[in-house]
Formats: sequence, C-alpha cells, structure tokens
Amino acid sequence: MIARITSPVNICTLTHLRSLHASPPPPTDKAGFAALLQSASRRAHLKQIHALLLTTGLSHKNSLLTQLLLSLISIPDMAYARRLFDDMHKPRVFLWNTLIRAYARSNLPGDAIALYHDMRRLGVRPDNFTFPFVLKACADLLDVWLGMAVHSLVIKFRLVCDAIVRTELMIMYAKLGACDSAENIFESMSSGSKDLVAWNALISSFTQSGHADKALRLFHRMESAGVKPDSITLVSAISSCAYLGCLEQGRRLHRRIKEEMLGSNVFVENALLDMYAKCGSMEEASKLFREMQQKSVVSWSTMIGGYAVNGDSHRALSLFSRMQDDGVQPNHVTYLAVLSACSHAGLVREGKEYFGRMLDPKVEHYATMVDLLGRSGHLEEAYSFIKSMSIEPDAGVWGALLGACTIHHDLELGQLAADEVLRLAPEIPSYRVLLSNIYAASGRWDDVEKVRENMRGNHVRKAAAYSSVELDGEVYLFREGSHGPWREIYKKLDELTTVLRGMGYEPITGVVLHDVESEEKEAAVRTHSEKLAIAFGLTRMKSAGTPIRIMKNLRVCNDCHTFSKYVSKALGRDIIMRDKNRFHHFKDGECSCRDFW
DNA sequence: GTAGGGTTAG
Repeated sequence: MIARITSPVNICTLTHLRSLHASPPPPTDKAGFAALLQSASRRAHLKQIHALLLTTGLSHKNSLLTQLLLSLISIPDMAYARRLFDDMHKPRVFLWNTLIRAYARSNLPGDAIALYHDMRRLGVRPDNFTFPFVLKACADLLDVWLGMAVHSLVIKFRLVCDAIVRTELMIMYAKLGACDSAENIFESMSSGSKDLVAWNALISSFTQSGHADKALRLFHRMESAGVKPDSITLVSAISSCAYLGCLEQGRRLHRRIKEEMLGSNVFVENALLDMYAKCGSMEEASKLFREMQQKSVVSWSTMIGGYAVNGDSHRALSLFSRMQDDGVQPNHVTYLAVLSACSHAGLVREGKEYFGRMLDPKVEHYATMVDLLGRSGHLEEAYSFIKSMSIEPDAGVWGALLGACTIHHDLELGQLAADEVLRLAPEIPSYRVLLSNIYAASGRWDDVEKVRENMRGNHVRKAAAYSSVELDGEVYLFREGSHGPWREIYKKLDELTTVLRGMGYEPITGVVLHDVESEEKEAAVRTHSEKLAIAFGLTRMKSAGTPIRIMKNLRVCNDCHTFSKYVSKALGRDIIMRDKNRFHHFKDGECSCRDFW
C-alpha cells in the first residue's frame, strides 16, 4: 500500500481517488509520509499532507514537519512556512537558520532580521550558520548601524575567526559603502585564511559598489601576492575596466586570458564584450562575439546595448532579429537595449512596435518609451503615455519626461514632471539639476536660485563633473577649471581655441547656468573638463591614427560637443567620448549621435 | 540537513 503511494503517479491517483471517494487511506508511518513529501511539489499537495500529519500521532511528527517546512520554503510559500514554524514546539537552531536564510534570499531582509530578534528573545543561541544570512540581510537593508550591531554580536559569540562569517562581514561593509571597514577585516585575516574566495569577495564587492579603482588595485595586489586569478576574479577585474573605460588594461587582460590560458567561460567573455562596448570599441566586441563558442542571452543583450549606446542603432536592431532567428529568447534587459537603440536614433514607430511585442513590460521599459517619445519631441504623447500606464510610474519615468522637457524647453510640463520626480526621489541631485536647467534656459534666474537654495537646505549636492583619459594603463582625471601641474595643457587649449575660432567656432555659453556676464560665461566653458582632457590627449598621444578616448561622468555639454566636432575636423583626429548616457564618436567634424542626445 | 566570490540594465 505504502509503496503504491510513493510514486508521483500514485499521488495523482490518490488525489483523484479522494475526489471520488470520501477518505483514501493515509500513510501510517514515517517513511510513508517522507516519501509523500518528497514527491509533492504543489502547494495544494503540501497542505493536504499537513492536514493528514496533524491527525496522526506519529512519534516522528517533528522531523516530518521540518521536511514539510523545507518543502514550503522551496516553493516558496513563506507565509504558510511561517505559520507552520510558529506552531512548532521549540524549533532547533537549524530551523531558525533555514527560515532566516529563506527570508534573506526571498528579498525580505526586514523579515530575516525580525526573525533573528525573535530567536534571540527566546534564548536560542545563534551559530556560525546564522550570521552569514543575517549579515546579508543587513547589507540588503543598507543599514550600517544594524550591520555594526550584528558585527559586535559576531565578536560576542566568538565567531569572528570563522572564514565564511568574516567574508560575509567584509561584503556587507563594502556594500554599505564602508570600504575602510571592509578592508580592515580583510587585512585582519592571516595570509593563510586569505583564500581566493576572500580576495574575490572583496574585489567583486568593490566593483559592484562603484569602487572600480579600488577593485583593480586589489586585483594587482592579489597577483603580486602570488594568488592566481580564476574566472570569477577576471570577471570583476574586466568589469572594473569597463566601468573606468580602461581599454588598454582590458585588452591586456584579454591577451593574458588567451596566452596564459587563464580560466575563461561565457561569464568572462560577456564581461569582455561589455568592456569593449563601454570603451567605445564595438569592432573588438564584435570580433570576440563572432569567435565565441557559446553565446548566452546576456552576450546578445550586451552587444545590442553596446551598438545602441555607441550610436549604431541599425546594427543593434538587426542583431536583435538575428538573435531571434537563432532561437534565443530575449529577456527584459534585451528589450531595454532594443528600446534604448530606438531612443538614441529617434525611431519612434519601431520603438512602439517592439514595446507592443512585450508581454510583461516593467517600469524601466515604460521609462525608456517615455524617453523615446519625449526626446524625439512628442512631449504630450509621452505625458499621455504615462497617464495610461497600468503600473505606477516611478521617478525614472517622470525623470525621462523631465529630461525631454529640458531638451525641448517645455517649462510647464517640465515643472509638472519635476513635482512628481521630487516627490518620489527627493534625494537624487540630477533631477533637481535638470529642473534648474529648464529655468536657466528660460532666463528665470530667481527660480534657478530657489532650486539651488533648496538643494543646499536638503543637503543634496550635485555631482562634480570630471573627465578621464587612460594613458599607458594609468587613468588621468580632469575637473572643471582644475589647475593641476599641467600648464602645457592650458597652453595647448588656448592655441587650439584660437585655431577653432578661425574656423568659425564660437563658444556656446547657454549651458552656463550662472546669471553672469558673457565674458565670464566664456571663461567658465573654456576650462570644462572635457576640453582639458582633449588638450591632454593631444599633447600626450601624438600618433594621429589613435583616437582620443574620453570618459565623462555627466552628460557632455553642448559647447564641448561642438568644440570636439571642430577638433576632429581641424586636426583630423578622432575623438571617442563616453558620457553618462551614450557615446559620441567625433570624426571629420561630425558626431555619431548626429547631435541628437 | 544550513554558510563565502561572477556577466547585460537600473
């Protein structure tokens, strides 16, 4: 009888029988229940088994309830799992850990912490398994005080020497932005316990939290210490190069992977594709893409997104159709890349068609559509599109409308979008800057001042603009008007400006938002970080065939854009500039964005 | 019976 119930087919039969006859015979021993639990995957089955279990007087009921709980977590049905847990008599630490882990993994860090508190209140002693889950939850909550409190408990329970707990502590601090604390923990490890996973954990945490420079320094230190990188180390190192725009370093890593047979796989190759794309070299990206033995949906999406930001929307879209011909199913990131390709090229009709093909568009896809409509001048349509949304628009959606209103100088709609954006994301400075830009463009300096006053009052600070250039593997950083040790750069810039003026270049001072005289405005745009970077590139990179590659942390201004076009024409020198949104490939006085950005 | 590191966008 028991043997018959254990096969899945017979469970179906059991359920079927139940519907025909009132009460099928339930399993009578532990093995019977265990087998039933193992083969039941549906919530309804588990609930039936739970009900059956409650009616039996089995001595092993507790271990069966544990199994049932594990099954519920794997579905996952956290609410039901929690009810079951609360009904259990004195659950052991294993179960507490399992439930805390389940909350931490289900993106419910607050529930994980609350459960930890319940556990402590009932006097259950946490162990070395408990803290990795609790620390992950602290990191996800972005709560540094809580993280520090848990750290002190780790010390109290004498678990600070546990390698895994320590790695998790390190990751938590890095994610919380406390890089120094993360490094201190790393340094406190003996060289014996600094294993590859510990190195990788810190390097990848730095990469993912926007400290790519720290990640690369640590990567070099790891190699100096004689630890051989594996594919996971390489992914982080390559991603850091992508973030910083370090093409030379990225190429060097690629060469080493081939020559030294360092462990490569599709993750590493995807990171390389992205690095080439983010460094503005789609030629190298597509060469690698052709050579790749195995391509995942991420490989395709990276290439499509790469072509999109580099201004080659038509290649992006034809790659998208090739991908589908190859039978690769696009995911929501692929669609973001496709829509952004349409947006960068102003392909409104195509964008609408692709959007229409999506079964379950997310809020980011709506934001990209608003960007596409608004950027190409269909502001009212973009606004109606937002109003017709079936999901709640977020700050990104309204921000896209605000950005479009800034481009097309629509003060009224821009004001409306800004109100929504500031309500939803008061802490993001770039949106306030956009609003002040609209006011400035309309000459409303009092309103500009009000926005700035408000930013000061709320301690919201605009990110300082900078540009960077990589030379011989080193990154050189330039800030607006910075008078570093580079007198030659200013000299070069003056000479260049004179030549360009002779060709018809006039500084565009509309981008200067201060209400000042035009001479002062000219002085302000003269030393924008992009121009300093260009002058630096020209003085230090003599080979005319090599393009000057510049990374800008914010959007490039109209004047620097025009300036760069003139430079590319006057000197026959290509300039490749990555800004916050996209690439600008300047060649023979033209830009790949066709002045649409 | 439970634990640490990786790719696209945001």
